Amino acid sequence: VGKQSHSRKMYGSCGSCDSAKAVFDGIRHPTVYSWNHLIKAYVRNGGLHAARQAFERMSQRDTVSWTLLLTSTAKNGDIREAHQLFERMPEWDLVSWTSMFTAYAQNGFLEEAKSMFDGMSARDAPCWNAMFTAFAQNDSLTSAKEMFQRMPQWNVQSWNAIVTAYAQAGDLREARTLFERMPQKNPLSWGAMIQALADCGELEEAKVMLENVPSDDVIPWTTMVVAYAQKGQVEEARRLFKRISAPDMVARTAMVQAYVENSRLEEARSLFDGMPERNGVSWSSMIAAYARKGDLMEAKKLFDRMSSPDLMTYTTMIEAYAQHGHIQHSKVLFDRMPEQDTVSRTAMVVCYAFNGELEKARELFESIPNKD
RNA sequence: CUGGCCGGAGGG
Repeated sequence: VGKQSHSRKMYGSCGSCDSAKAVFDGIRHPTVYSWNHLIKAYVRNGGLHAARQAFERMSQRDTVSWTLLLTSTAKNGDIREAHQLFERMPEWDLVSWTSMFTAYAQNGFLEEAKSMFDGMSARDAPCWNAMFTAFAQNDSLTSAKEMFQRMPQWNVQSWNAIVTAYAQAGDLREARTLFERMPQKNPLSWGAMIQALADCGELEEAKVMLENVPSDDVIPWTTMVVAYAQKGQVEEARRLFKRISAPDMVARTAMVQAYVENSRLEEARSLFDGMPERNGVSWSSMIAAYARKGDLMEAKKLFDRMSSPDLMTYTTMIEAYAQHGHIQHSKVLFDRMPEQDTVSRTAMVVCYAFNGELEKARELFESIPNKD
């Protein structure tokens, strides 16, 4: 058992499910605690399915196990399954309630979220934060502000969240004021403020702050790379990117995008090729880049190299064919998709319509379950 | 730092 505590860090933090599992298998008497670590390792590496299997194999589960699975299921968009997990769990606590109503809010069910929140007998700062952030993200800055003022105690996250809420509503002045008045700051506070400035077009001020932040967090750097790229200032984006000591997948993908948006395909591609890890976002950015240029061959070559393209990458490729009049190819891919969503179906409807196949377009349209 | 709240990249 002493082995466990030595190995504990290994489970999730070294980025590999397999090694986490290897360590795990070496434990003679896994505890709930170590099982939860394993589940978390799977979740972190996108293996929700594996996480679910591990969950089912556990001899006993605690509230943490249930909540962990609930949250990751919800983040994967499966709110029904998340709700079932919530119903099935034997014990509820403040965290599991907060997780559940947050899941509702993030999946567009603000009413349900609010009614759960209202029904709670005890609430802590994260709970209040989750609720007012949900309002802010649904364009109800007023409600968010009221809740922020009403909540009995704040943590750093509360302040970060309210700063972001004001900035997203376009009130940079108030965001700045709140930022200055924050009782404490953490690296995310700076990140949030830099993002706020960038969103409101204050790139120079954002950059000054970036240069003076007491942390070398990659996220604000990525924010600025994106911001400059969007203004067409690729060179500045590239300079900032080069200064990131340990660019992660998101930062690299953002830089690939930056090159793409500014018609520098070769550089995008060579950065892409050198990436140690890629995800659907990286691939689809690169694929879309070739598609836009009209190089469907290269786009498809990349697409075929993916082990299991996600929804969005499929849709990107379908769109690519459609825009060049190859509806048949679009259709083949569409039918081959493991699952379709409203966006992909709508894209296909548009394909048919543009191709003059109005009956097919209509038929598909009628079959879409949730038209938004 | 075993689970919930805050800042960064892709599709109609």
